[in-house]
Amino acid sequence: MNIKAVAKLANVSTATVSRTINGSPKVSPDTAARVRKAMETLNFVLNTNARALGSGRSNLLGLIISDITNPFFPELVKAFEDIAVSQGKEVLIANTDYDPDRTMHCVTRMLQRKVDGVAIMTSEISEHVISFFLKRKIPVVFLDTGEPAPGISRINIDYPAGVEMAMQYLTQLGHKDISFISGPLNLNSAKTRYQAFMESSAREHLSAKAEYVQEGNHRPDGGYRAMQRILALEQRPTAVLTSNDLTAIGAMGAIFEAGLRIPQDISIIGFDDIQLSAFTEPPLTTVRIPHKDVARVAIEALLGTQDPISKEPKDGAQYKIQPIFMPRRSAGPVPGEAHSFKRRRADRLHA
Amino acid sequence: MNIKAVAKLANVSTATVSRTINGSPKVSPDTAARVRKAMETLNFVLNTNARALGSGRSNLLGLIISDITNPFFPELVKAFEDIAVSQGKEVLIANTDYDPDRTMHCVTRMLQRKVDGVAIMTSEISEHVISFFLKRKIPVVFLDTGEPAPGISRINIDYPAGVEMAMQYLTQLGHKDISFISGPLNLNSAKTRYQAFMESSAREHLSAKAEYVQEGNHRPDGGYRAMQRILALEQRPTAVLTSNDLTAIGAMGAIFEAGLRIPQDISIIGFDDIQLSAFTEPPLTTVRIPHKDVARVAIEALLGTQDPISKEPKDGAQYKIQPIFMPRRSAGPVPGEAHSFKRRRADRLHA
DNA sequence: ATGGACGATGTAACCGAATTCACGCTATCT
DNA sequence: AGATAGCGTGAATTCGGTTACATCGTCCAT
Repeated sequence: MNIKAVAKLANVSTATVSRTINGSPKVSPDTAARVRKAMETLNFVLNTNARALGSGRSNLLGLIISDITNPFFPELVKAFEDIAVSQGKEVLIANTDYDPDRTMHCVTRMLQRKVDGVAIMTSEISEHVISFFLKRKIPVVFLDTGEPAPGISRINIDYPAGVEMAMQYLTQLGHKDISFISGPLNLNSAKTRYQAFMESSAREHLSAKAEYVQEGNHRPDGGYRAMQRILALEQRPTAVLTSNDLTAIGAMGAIFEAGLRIPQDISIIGFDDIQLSAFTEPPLTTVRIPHKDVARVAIEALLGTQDPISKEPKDGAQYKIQPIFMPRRSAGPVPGEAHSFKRRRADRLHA
Repeated sequence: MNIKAVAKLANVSTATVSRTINGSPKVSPDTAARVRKAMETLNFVLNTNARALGSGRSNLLGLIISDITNPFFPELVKAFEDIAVSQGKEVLIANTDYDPDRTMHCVTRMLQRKVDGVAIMTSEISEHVISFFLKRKIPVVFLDTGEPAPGISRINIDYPAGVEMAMQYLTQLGHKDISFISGPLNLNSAKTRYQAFMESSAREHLSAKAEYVQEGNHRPDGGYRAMQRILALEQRPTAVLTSNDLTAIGAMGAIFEAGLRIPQDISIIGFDDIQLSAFTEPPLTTVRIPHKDVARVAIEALLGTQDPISKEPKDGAQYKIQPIFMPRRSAGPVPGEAHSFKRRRADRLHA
C-alpha cells in the first residue's frame, strides 16, 4: 500500500508514480492511466507524513483560536476551512482556551507539523512567540492585535468604528446612560473593545460612570452575572453594549428575570453577529464582524505573503475590516420618550 | 535544527537524542540533561512528520463531525480534545457538512495522516467506508449509527429514552397534540429521532397526524420555517418537540412572531442542551446529551480497543449513553387547564 | 580468573514519499 | 548522417526521525 507497490504493479518506477500523483505534466497520458489504475486496484492512500518530509511542504495552514465553544469561532473556522480547501490546503485547528500554557502548546504543534502559514485569531499571544514563526520564515497573520511590525500581516477589525455605530444608534434613540459589559480585561482583545467604548462614550459626552462597565467572560454566564450587577445599580442605564453576542444573550436572560422588557425598558446591543443572534427574542441588534471576509483576507495574506521568487516573506500587509451594524429589535428608544421606532418583522431569516 | 545537530552539540548519537525525546529509561540522567540543554540552545522542534513516518504511529486521533457550526459539536470537540491531550494524543478534526463528497474527503484525510483511531460522530457515513479503516486495523468508534458489527465500537445515545422522557413530561402536563420538528430526513441521525418520536407518540396514544411532523435542517432557520408551517395548521398542537436545540430556538422565534407566548400558549422542548439553551427566554427545556460522557467513552473505546498484545482490534464494544432531561421553562401545562407548574428561577446558571 | 548479565551508547537500516540527475529514445535541423 | 533538443523515465539520494542490533565497559557470580 505504498508507492513502491503501485510502481511494481504498474511496471514503472516510484518516481513516475510520484509524478503521476502530483500531476506532473511530464508523464505520458497512458503511463499515468496505468499508474492510476494500479493505485485504484491497490486502494492506495498517500502517506502525508512521508510526502511532507520528502517535499518540505506540509500543505497545512494553522488556525489558532481562543475558544471553539464560542459560536463566532466555528463560523470563522468553517469559512477559513472552506477557502483553504478550495486552494488545496488543509487546516490545522488549535484552541488556546485563553490559557498561556495551552497557547504555547498550540504554537509548538504548528511548528512540529511544519505548517505553511498560521492565522492567529486570538490576541492572547505574547509578541515574542511570533519570532518562532518568523525565524522559520513561516508566514503569520494576526487578527486584531498589537503594533504593526515588519513581516507580520495584521487584520484589524475596526472596533472603534463598530462601537461608534452602536453608540450613534443608541444616542439617536435618546439613550444617555449606556453601560458596557466587557470581556475579561486581562485579555488584549477585550481591552481593545473596552477602550473603544470609553473613547466613544467620552466623545458623546455620556456619563461614563465606572460602575457602568462590568466585566464578563465572553460567555453567557458572565453576561448574565454582569447584567445582574448592572441592574442592581442605583441609577440603572437605559442601554447596554456588550463585547460579544454570547455575553448579550446571557445579559438578556438577566434582564428578563428582573421582569424588564427588551427593548421597552432597556436596550441591548451585541457584537459578532453569530447565527443565533437573529433568533433570540427579541432578535439581537448587533455589530457584525464579517467572518467570511476575515477568513478570506487571512488566507490571502498567508498565501500571498511569500515572494514567489525569493521565498522571503514580504513585508506584512495591514488589512482593515469594517464591521457592519445589524439593527434588529433588541435596541429601541429610551424609555419615556416618544421616538419613531419601526419594529421590523422578517429580520430573522435575512441576516 | 534537526536531531543530528542536537546530537553533534551534545556529543552523542542521534539515537540517544531520540531516546531522550521519547523519555526512554535507558538514557543516563546526565546524558539526558546534556541533550536537553542542547535542544534548548538550538531551539529544537521535533518534526512530527518524520517521527510518524519512522515510527509508524501518528499519535493522532481523528474526529469526524457533521457541522462545526452547530454548537453541540464544538462542545463535543472540546471535551474530546481535552481528554485526548491528557492522554498525550492530538486531535484531527474534520467536518462533513452532511455532504457525501466531503465525507469521503474527510475519511481520506484520516487515512492519509495515519490516525491511530477515528471517532465518527456523524451518521452520514455509508457503512462500506468503515472497511477502509478496518482493513488498516484502525480502531473506529461510531456515535449513534447502524447495526452492531464485529470490530466496531458503537456509542448509542438512547434516543428513544430521551424522547420518551420529553413525551412523558408533556403528557403529564396535559398535552395531547404534540408536534415534532425533525432534522433533514435523508440523514440517519434525524431518522432515528423521528422514529423514536413516532413510537413514543403511538405508545401514548396521541394523535400522530402526519402534518404534525415537519422537517427542519438542524439549524435555527429550518426550525423557524417548520414552526411557521405548524402554526398555520388548522388544529394547532399545544407542544412541540424538536430534534435539536438550534431547531428549537428557531422555532421559538416563529412562535413569538406569531404573537404567542411560551409556554403559556405553546410548549417547546429541545434536544442536545447546548450552552445557550439555558439563556434563551424562556430558558429551553431540553433533553441533554451528555457530551463529556460521549467524548470520554469514545476515547476509551479508541485507546482500549486494541489488544495490547496481539495488536489486533478487539471486538467492538457497545456503549449506551442515557440522555438527561433538563426541565427549564419552555414547557408548561397545556393551555386552558389548571396544572400546578412551578416556575423556576435560578435555572440558568446551574445547568 | 572467567563467563555472563546488564546498562549506556552507537551504528545503520528503515519508514514512504519527493526530487535531482542521468539516460535513452525519438524528432528535428543542418 | 550527425549534432541537438526534448520528452519520458528510472536510479539513487534525501528528508528527519525511530529502532533493531551491535558494541563496550562494569560488576558479579562461579
